[in-house]
Amino acid sequence: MNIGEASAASGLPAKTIRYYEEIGLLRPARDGNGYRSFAPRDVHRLAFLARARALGFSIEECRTLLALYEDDSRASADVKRLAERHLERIDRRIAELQALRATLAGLVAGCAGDRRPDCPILKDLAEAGQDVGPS
Amino acid sequence: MNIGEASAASGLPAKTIRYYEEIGLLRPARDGNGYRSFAPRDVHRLAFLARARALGFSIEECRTLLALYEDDSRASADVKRLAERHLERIDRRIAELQALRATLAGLVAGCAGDRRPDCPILKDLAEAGQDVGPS
DNA sequence: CTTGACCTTCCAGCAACTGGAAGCGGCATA
DNA sequence: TATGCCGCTTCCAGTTGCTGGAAGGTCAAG
Repeated sequence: MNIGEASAASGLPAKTIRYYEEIGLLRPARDGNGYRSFAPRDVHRLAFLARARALGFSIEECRTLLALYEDDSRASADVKRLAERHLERIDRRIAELQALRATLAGLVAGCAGDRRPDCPILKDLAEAGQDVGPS
Repeated sequence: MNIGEASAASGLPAKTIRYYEEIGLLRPARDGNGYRSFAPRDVHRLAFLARARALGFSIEECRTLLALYEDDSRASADVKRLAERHLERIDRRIAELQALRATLAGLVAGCAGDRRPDCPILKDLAEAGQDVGPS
């Protein structure tokens, strides 16, 4: 199975697959012509990575998850801990974005949006003394 | 006013201020010794930028906002349009994160988190056929 | 005169790819 | 056999918005 097929099967762009190899997330064999040759196991790894990335895990977390996945003597507690920390990050990020959203929505609501120059949005940007919370 | 004072006054790291100058967001004068010399107007610009960045506007959007701010004949509609587009981006991002959060929370809840290897989180990563929505 | 806190420039690196150039491999067609 | 085209290869550069660090100049205090 060459990279094009592996790409179609995993949903990852060929460029991304080459990048993942470069950073050591997988090591596909090579054919005589130098083409990468993906075994089912490699494609499975790629699909695993695609899914973990889609859930927002970082590359390094994906590396750890993959190692845990392939370690039959893993403890599910290790996986859970990783996922919980990620969940907390997501929650913090959502809270930050909701705070931004609230501030911004208030400013937008107050802006006439016409041809005159008066604009509470610019006024706020220019004059606000405090920030909108941790970023 | 040198860069250290401008940094303290605006809340932006000196490194960031130098970077903003490099990409043309401001052009502080120079003293005879080569040190940057920040006029009140420059510090004001920096504070404006800090606030706009904290609200999540991109550097290019900040450049536009700054130009609008300093253009007395601006139309508030232009500012509002920019802010509304940003608001939509934030909303999309929040929705994405909430979808992730829901999926991940479900997986975490199902994981025993003990010393045994069985783990629904890894199982999902390995087997899920569909993704979690647009990213 | 030295110390230490500033300041300067420039180069490298972060995350996680993405785009593009230059050049093979392999198959079909003229 | 020549030609075309697609897919594969590597390598380099760029993205966003900084951040760290090296090497060195400046300035006020002791």
